[in-house]
Amino acid sequence: MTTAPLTIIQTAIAAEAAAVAGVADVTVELGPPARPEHGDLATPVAMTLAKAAKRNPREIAEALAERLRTHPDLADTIAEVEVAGPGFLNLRLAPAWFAGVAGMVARSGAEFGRGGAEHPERILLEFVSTNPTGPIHIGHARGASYGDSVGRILSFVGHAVTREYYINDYGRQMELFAASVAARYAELVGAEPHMPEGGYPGEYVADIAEKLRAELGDAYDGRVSPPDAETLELFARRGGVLMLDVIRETLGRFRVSFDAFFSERSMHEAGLVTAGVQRLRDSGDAYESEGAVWFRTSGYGDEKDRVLVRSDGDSTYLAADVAYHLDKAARMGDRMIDVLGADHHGYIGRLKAVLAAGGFDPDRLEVLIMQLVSLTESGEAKRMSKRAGTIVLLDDLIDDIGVDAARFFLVERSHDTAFDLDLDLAREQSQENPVYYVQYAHARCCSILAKAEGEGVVRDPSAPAPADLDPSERALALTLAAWPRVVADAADRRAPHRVVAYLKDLARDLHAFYHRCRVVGESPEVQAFRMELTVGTRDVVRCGLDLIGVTAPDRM
RNA sequence: GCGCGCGUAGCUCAGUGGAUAGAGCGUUGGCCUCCGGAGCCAAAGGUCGCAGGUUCGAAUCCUGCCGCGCGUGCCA
Repeated sequence: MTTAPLTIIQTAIAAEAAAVAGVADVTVELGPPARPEHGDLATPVAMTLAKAAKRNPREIAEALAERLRTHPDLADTIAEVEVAGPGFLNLRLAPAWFAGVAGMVARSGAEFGRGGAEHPERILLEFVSTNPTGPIHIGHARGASYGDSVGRILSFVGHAVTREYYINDYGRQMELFAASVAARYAELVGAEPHMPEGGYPGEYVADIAEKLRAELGDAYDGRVSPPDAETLELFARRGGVLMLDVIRETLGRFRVSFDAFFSERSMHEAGLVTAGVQRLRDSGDAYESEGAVWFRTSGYGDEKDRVLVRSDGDSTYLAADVAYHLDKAARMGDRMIDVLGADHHGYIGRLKAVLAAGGFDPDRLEVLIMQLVSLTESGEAKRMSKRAGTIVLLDDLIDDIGVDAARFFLVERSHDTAFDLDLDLAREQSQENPVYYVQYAHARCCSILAKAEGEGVVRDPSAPAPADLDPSERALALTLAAWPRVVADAADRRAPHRVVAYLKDLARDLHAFYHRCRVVGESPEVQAFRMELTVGTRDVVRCGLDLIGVTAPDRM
């Protein structure tokens, strides 16, 4: 990995602060101050240490400032140190530092910030996991873009991530789906359709029926009105596969990828669900009562016990989740993450109970709950109902606003907050979408560099730093320098929206820089410095956009 | 009722102990002889739901209350 330019300063301050205050392990908060006249960087470390050192914060700050001014390793880095307010330390950095950052970022390119995880882990990441009874809709799309982005970010900072899709291809909903397909099949062959109560009304069901008919020939024409058990079984199995193909196609279009698909049905057929329940019974974590088998989740902090096998002998979805999570736990590496919808948050306790009962540390399961996305259109909440068929499909959203805008919007907000996506805004004002703002910064860099190439400008990363820097150059370089920390933080917090926020900041700095500073045609060292700044910005924007699955066009 | 999440600018939302709380959209006013105006600069707009507490310092942590969402099935 590349050493973050800020880390060097941070480490030096930490060492000096420890010496001044006589405290062992000092953590130093170091970041841009609220106001530009307070310099390039600021830290409240002296105030933090005041209590432990039992000294006046300003006194600590003064002593620390003096040591930093005379620090042999920081001579080319820190130009000025001042103590301000109740004990803030404000730093003004030297031109050489800015030149160093620009050169380093430009050299590292898309590798800048990679591998910054402090403790790399093997992580099993499960997301989307919708049952194959219908196409992906807007509700799934948030989890898809979020999970995929988290996966990309975790990998980027150095974790070994396996992405898995749990196919809920078994149970009541699949039976309903199979019966719905059979009804459409019947229509297709001119027989009386038997649409079940609560069946799936969507047109896509007819598409599946058509594909099935093409596969099966006329062998089942007489067996769908009403369908017999064997037909339903086949339709559930094959129909599920065909439906999953459709889902995978949409996900591919949405630039979401998986390493593995894990079928619930295959688990049932291999006897793993029964075995999982038995394992819990053997360990005393499950018991029989009122004709049903119960999982003693209350022993692990859940509010009540849950049924695994109903009194009619059918196993519940929880039984499958037990088997699946025991399977996952055995191969998870260091950690597993489940990305689930808001309506599943009641499961957290149950899933952790599964791990605990299986002898695993429940803290190694992290459940991330996606809050709802609602759509507004014409200033009103768009009512979506599965039954009424008014669900907005991901494919339709992509056709409407494009993959880039859809992915950008869906991860722009924190996953744990419900938000409104205004369709009119996304549609009519797509020209002023924040995604274009960021992409334009990339295109603008490319444009500058194309101009430079046309003028025969040769890059010179080792050119001396310009003596005077424009405020916009300082701001841009400081933002670039912060990237490794931002992306590592986004990974730790599973927070792709922090990458988005960063990209908007970086784009703003680039646009401001563009308007104040020409690159091509300036004096040699100014031109050389700004060339590196431009190259670095282009690469970091492209890298950041890629982490959320958004393209970075050279021209727009 | 209980559990979890959320109340921050007109709207959508950042900000998980630091200085005078930010961005986008919307509103108002400026800026194209230029490496692309999909841009820039400026202005207006706030009891950070309410009330206490913790401390040098609270939008942030704790307690209570109010409001919204979700959950609380031998449904998936």
